[in-house]
Amino acid sequence: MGKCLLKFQNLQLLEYFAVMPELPEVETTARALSQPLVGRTVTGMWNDWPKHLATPILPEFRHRIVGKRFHSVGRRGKYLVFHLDEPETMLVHLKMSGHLAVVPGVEPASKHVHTLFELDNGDELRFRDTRKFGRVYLLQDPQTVLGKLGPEPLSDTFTPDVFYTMLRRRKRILKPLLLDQTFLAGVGNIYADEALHFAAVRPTRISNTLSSSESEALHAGIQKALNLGISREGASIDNYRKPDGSMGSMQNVLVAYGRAGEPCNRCGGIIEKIVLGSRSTHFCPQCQV
DNA sequence: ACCGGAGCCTGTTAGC
DNA sequence: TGCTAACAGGCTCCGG
Repeated sequence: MGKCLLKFQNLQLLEYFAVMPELPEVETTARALSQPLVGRTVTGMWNDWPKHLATPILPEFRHRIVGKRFHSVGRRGKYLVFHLDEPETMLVHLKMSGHLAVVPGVEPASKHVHTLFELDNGDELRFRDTRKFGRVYLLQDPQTVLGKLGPEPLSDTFTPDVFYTMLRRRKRILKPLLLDQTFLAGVGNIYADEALHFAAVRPTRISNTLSSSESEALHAGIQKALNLGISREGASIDNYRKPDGSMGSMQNVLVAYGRAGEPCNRCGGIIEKIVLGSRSTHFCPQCQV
């Protein structure tokens, strides 16, 4: 306990954060950034890791974004979507370890902050990214990136019927298919395992072999897992934190992910961990059929 | 159409 | 105790 606390305080101090952001974590980030960002104007930009900038490169990025005002902060799949003054839209993908926060410019920055935007009130939007997988885009037509994504799993148009049709059109192993962002946007490794467990469907099943009732159960499971994740403000596994540094609580109610060897909360079977599509996959071999 | 593997990264942890 | 190697994982690219 003491060690745990010390470790946590250390993390807070050093701003050492890794993240596994999926839809709920990105949604939590978007909601937290909206208030401090909307209405602010960018006055400067700094970057020390060129690969962070997917497009364009720094001089042009800075030239186009300075003077632009934030109109809204949203999300599409796992992308954060910042609508700026016409015609610019900025996208940020946090990938594995990205973290965004708006903080007073006088606060010391972590060494893992590699991209930073100065705002007209003295605050800064800081992109901290330990593993440097994250990417930032400044686009006039965000559809060039977002257009490749599959449907939003929480939208009104993503109905059980639509999902059943999507599954029948493919012949792929379920788990990797759910992680395919062109198939469905926003589901990652944690929530895929949770959704499949809720639905009592085995992750190794082939997509076009699901019955309509199994498909319906999986549709419900996906929405249940994601909504739970949003209401609990994300899963703070490893070092994920909300923009203000506090923890989400989804990790406390996981039923499959990270529970290998522990009893299934539905049937008492032992949760198994396998590798599927080179991703760790957790499921109950007893009740997920 | 689908699958598997490499590569991008670095902090953490398992193993010797 | 101290070192190294494996691991984590979203996504893209490549070859089969």
